[in-house]
Amino acid sequence: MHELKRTHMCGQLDAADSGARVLINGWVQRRRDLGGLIFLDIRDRTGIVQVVADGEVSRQAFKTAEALRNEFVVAVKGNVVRRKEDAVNPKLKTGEIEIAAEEIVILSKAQTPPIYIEDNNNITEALRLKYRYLDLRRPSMQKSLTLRHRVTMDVREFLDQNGFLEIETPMLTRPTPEGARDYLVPSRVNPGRFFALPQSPQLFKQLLMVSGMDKYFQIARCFRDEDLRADRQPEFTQIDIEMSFVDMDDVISLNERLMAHVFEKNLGLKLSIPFKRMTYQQAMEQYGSDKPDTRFDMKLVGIADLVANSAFKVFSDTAASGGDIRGINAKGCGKTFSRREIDRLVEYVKQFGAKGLVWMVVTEEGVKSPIAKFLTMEETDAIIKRMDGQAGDLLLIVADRPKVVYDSLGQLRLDLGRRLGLIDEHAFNFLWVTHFPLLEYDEEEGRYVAVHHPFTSPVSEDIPLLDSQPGKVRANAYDLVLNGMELGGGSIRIHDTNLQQKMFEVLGFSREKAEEKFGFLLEAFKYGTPPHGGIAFGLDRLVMVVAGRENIRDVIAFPKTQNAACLMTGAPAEADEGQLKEIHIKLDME
RNA sequence: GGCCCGGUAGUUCAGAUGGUUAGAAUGCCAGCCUGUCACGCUGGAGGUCGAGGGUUCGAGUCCCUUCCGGGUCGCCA
Repeated sequence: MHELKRTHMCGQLDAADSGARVLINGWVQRRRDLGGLIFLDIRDRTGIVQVVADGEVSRQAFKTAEALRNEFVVAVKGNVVRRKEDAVNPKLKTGEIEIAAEEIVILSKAQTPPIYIEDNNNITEALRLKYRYLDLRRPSMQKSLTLRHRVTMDVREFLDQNGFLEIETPMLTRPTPEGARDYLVPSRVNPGRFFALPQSPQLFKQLLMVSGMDKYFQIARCFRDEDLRADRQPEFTQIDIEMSFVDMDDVISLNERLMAHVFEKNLGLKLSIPFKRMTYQQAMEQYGSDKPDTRFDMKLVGIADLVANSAFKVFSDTAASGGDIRGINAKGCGKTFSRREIDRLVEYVKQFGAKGLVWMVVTEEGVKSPIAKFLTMEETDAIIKRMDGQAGDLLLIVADRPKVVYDSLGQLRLDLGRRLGLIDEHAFNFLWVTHFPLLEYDEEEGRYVAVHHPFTSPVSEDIPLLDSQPGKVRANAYDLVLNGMELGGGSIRIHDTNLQQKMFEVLGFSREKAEEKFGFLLEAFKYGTPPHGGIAFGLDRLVMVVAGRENIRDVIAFPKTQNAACLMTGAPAEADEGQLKEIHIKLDME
């Protein structure tokens, strides 16, 4: 076996190597048997190179080549020869040369694999996940994971150079009362007690600031037992950052430079910094979303003031009851959309709670609309003017509670943007969304809950509102949005024990409950806490964007299905009765 | 928890209106072939139509239940 040490990687051979004696290792991608001559494509991580086995050159190599099948693992010894001009394969990086085999050794045989190893093989997701180790042999998946490695290394390098320490925090932590569902882990030595896997290292990184670590980061695995999406996995990786003695601008500027570093290194792109900023209020009013996709326009336009006294009851009633009335202008769609397509838009917004969608087609002669007869000429003209309506445009209006107006129009805007091809797929539109509300009222819980988390600091001039109008208090919180996707979010934290106590009060935690759940944090804050803040990025989402992938599973080596299961290992699985007994757990299944 | 799409050879798919022995491509196996590179040619094997139940003389096709995969709303401090 010592004679089989490889000298080169498959994909790295080229014309400059011609004449060299080489030994390569790899998998058989394909075998082309011409009878007295056999061609082999041998693949490794770096690419593919052609091997030719000719019985007149080496009887052994030829005989072995006859027995080879796809995905056999082989060692090939031979000479690199330049191909004749008409035999060059321009599709292959190594296409100018081939290896004339002198000796071929089968290192491992392979059954016919259930999936053929190539890109664009269009295999169903379930099979890919069951045979993930085969799926990962595909060049595009190897590229994804390589890129993920590069991005991770670049993040580490950048943060290290900027004085950050990478510090690990526990995986076995205390269950949290608020937020996403925890994955629970029973403790055998503490019967009846449970750890939770971390949803984020939030509390620990704040305690590291109390410890004087000053600048911390971690490439941290996080866990949330919630339903999955194309960009959401139950376990995922965050780039977690926390800094002392900083304000929002410091955190933002550091992270802009971090993003610029990553994009330049991996895409050769010079991002223009600083990124644009927008307040939460602006984002909601203009885009109907706290993560606006600013790659196209079609902004939401408020028209409540124009129709407050309209004869159209839906408008006047909504305005009177404190609701909002907004519209978007689908440019040119008045001409191109059939009545049926418009009806479909009306159905579309209903899933977001809208009771209806008013449409108006602007024409040279005026407007066509089911509600045209309820509007005065002045009202119609004012709406068209405000919404910049030209002949042929389709105006789409929702009147409802603000949340419903934002949700339905925001989603409709995205849907139209995609369908009308308004989105520049090559653009990278970064955007900071700032001044999120600190609290929002939860109907189910019957109390205010933290929008971000309970350690987020309020904007100082809003602190007096904490008692009187909690919903109006803005937070020192910021999200980084890229092309309509939330890449990361963070905040300046509360570093004052009294303010933190106050926050728990507003959230409806009794002093006892706050003490029980977060006593260690409140205690720690008593011993000298620096002002601090930070951010956490979804590494998976970042790599997704850099790799140009649409699904988070494509940048994770061993992802889970939508049911949070692993098709390869069969996890989660039932536990052995003995295991359950040891941790004092009895199942009560319905 | 809701809504939508899908499940048929190893794989990707086609199978109006229920009706002969369920097809194609590709892969696989065998034979032939010395310049192929999605090699070519000839032949062959290969099916629990996701599972269970029902309607029917007859179900891949219709109905019910259920499992699995994907998308999405709710959810995701």
